[in-house]
Amino acid sequence: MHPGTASRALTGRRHVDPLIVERVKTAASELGYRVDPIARALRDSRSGMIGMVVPTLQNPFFPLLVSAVEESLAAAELTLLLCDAQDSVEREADRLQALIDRRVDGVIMSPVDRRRSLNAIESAPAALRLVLIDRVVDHDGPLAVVADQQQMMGLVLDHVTRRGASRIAFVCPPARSSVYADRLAAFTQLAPTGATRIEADGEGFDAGRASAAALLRGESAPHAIVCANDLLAAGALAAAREAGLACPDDLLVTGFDDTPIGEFLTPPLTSVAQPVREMAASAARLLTEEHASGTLRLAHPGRLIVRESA
Amino acid sequence: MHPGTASRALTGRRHVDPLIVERVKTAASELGYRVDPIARALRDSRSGMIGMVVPTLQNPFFPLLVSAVEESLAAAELTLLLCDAQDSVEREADRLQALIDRRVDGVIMSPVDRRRSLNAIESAPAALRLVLIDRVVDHDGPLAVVADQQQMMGLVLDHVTRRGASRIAFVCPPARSSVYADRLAAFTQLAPTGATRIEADGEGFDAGRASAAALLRGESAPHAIVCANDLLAAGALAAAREAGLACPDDLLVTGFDDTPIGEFLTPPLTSVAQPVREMAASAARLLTEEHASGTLRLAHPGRLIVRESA
DNA sequence: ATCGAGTTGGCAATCGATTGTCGGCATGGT
DNA sequence: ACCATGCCGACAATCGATTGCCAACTCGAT
Repeated sequence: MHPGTASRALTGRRHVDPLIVERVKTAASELGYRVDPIARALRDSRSGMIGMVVPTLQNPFFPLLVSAVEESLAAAELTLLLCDAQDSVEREADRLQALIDRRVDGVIMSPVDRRRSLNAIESAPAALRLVLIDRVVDHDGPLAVVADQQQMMGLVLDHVTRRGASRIAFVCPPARSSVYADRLAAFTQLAPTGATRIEADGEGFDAGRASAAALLRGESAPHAIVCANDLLAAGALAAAREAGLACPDDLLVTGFDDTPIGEFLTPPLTSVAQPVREMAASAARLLTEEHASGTLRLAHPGRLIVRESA
Repeated sequence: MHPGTASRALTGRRHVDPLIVERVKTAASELGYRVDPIARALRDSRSGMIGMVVPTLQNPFFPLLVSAVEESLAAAELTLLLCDAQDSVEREADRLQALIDRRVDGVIMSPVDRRRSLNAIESAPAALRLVLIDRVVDHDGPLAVVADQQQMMGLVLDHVTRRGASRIAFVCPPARSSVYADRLAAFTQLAPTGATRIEADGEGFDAGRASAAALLRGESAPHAIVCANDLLAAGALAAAREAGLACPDDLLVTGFDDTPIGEFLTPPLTSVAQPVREMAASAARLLTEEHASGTLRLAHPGRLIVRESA
């Protein structure tokens, strides 16, 4: 039996005698034959795998996003190959290159830094199907699927304003990543006069606590503290408690991303859920289908999840 | 220039005229040549990649473990290929097979279910280098690197006993995964008489809250609630608060795994840190070095992280 | 009966890196 | 001057799946 014939029998890309097809299929399943994806990848320069690079899995938002992406890709029979950049642009570049070398059919990436991640992206071959997700770079080249930060910030500000807050503060990490830059811009544009902004020294719990403590120490303490992510908000809640303030009675606190930790906090955190399923579905579609233009930025709206903290 | 000669010049596995070596290296870097890992994998049946399958990234313990593993592997110039089984044995089997097909040089896996994950593992080729990490299956075949659950439970019980708790309760999910089975066995063996155990209906926040609420409703409420993971403990803290009990004054609560959420809780959670770095290092070593026996189970000790909840 | 059209099996090349083996050339010794 | 040794470039095969092309075969029609 010639391998070429067997291949045709299995793939059915050309007509083969039904008897032979039957024999080949039987033999294949008896011998436990599986096509070798490596050999196929070598020949066809395609692997059936999509690579994904996330800034860090320590931020509980990204596991959420990864799950959604995995689900969307499974529908297209694509396997996800996940890499964690551990918040380092060097590691990010390294991982991206490793994925390209492995002949992934496309890459979904959430860049660590809106500027310093640009290098890695631009040194990728032009033919690479690359979709940025959630976070983007300061450049219009690559396809991108993001959340509508402006709309999401609007939801938060509407909510806290309706709850009577007039002095509103925004705690935001240094805007190295595009989501923080966009949230800051949205806040600046949408917040009422008298709103304050403070740059946190990091994007974690401790940074949130320190920033909120500083805000609450001032003479005209805010009525509401809007935090650029849930970890910062967790810190803000801790700072409020330490300052003897009760949420939501004395102070409103909100987060961003609606990660699972929001539920565990005291009080449970009001947050804006990012449209992870929609973003994941769009990203998968952009990778799968032909897309007309090389440049495109899709923005999906988020949803406000109201819990007790605001 | 013959490709064979170029290959020898670059790898240096046989003597080549230094002049030619120089020319080849110059040309290679000018053209941006990179060896094709696919072609190499096809020929050598090795890929320089290690696969990892985790039960779920939604449990914040696993991102912790993944980071540690990635770090250990980087030292051996191995790339990590991560898969999330999303708590399903079917998906787990599927991912494991995909990794094997991709010619990974080894697999590090934390099985979803101590019994039902056995199939997938046994249907892997005998030649596959496979190391179980943290969780294991009910079978002595594969190499495994785990935490010493007995020792860790000892740390917790010592601590709460010393803090004056005599009625101790243990909240544990159904023992489908080996860590929970081991923790339950350790508790049963080490806890003082009069200790109670309650099987939670799941392994998350809600299950912990419901179980703790049930315990606190009883007439002889426990002085300490030991939870089999941090999410359950988060639920227990919520239940205590709802019952009007203050931790640690009225009730001690402890968790397991020392995940980042412990810090955010009110009060911050006392937990047992798993030896993730040690486990990751051992797993990498077992994959890299020749190991004498095919059967081996390494257990590393954990550390108690005392915060305010106990 | 013969020719043409259409079907189908098989051959060989391809994707790249690697390596056993061969042959050619040079050098040194007798 | 001739032979032996050794150094090194080049050839070809290999890993598997796939596919363009050729050849052989069948069947129908004239």
